[in-house]
Amino acid sequence: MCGRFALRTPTLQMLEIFNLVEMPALAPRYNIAPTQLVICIRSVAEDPKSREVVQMKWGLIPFWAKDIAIGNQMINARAETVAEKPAFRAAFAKRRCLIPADGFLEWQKLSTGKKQPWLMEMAEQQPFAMAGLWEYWTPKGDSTAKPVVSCSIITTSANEDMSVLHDRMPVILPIEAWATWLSPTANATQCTALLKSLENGQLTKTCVSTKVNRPFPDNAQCLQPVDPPEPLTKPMAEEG
DNA sequence: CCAGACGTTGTT
DNA sequence: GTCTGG
DNA sequence: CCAGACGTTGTT
DNA sequence: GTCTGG
Repeated sequence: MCGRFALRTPTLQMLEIFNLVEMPALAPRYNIAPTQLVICIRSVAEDPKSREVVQMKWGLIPFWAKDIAIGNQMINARAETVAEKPAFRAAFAKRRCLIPADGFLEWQKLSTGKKQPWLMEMAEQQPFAMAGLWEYWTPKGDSTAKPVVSCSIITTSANEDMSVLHDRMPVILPIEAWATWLSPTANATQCTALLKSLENGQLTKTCVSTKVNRPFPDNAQCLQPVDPPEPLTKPMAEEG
């Protein structure tokens, strides 16, 4: 799954990789947590072939939600059901986005009960694009309020690289898939076909400081490599 | 008809 | 907004 | 995802 | 144990 990630890539490199005209200069992020603002890339409404960067609240608030806090539980959407679930289907049909990252975190449960974070990265810390959805929400009865724009990260079954840590992982879209995913006119079949787990052999795992366990602070020390306190072993299969 | 849910993960 | 359950 | 709170009344 | 907030 994906409940925490990092984006440290400099702005200039982001512009090139994601083919963006402009984006706000952003400080490197080492510890991006749910409910915070995250960077999303979406197609421009008036010109769907071009892309824009928008900051959105992580945790998709369905447009019909009565309470903004519902978004706190919508940080991920399952690829298997995203097209049908009431909370996500409208966004899946029309409001898809890329959520760039250059690392995401998964926690290993130690025999002591403590939680050991591992940082998953691509070769040379290259940034990648997670498949996302976005939505806008306005508190009911308050027409003066600005809509809240929020997003969710789609998950799928874990590949072999990930399976020692979890049975789910974020959908990472290869560059060839970006245009289709962002196209507001792509159909559901095309989009669903893109929601696969990443090919094995691309993700590295680095054991990092437990400083990243707390949603605050957000600094380089959070991702400082450390020696693994216990080896990573595949969890035993459930007994039958 | 109205009321109430609408989600994922992990753990048991 | 839309579906499910009562 | 993890961490931290989890409550009310009355008084300042 | 379970919910809320970041």
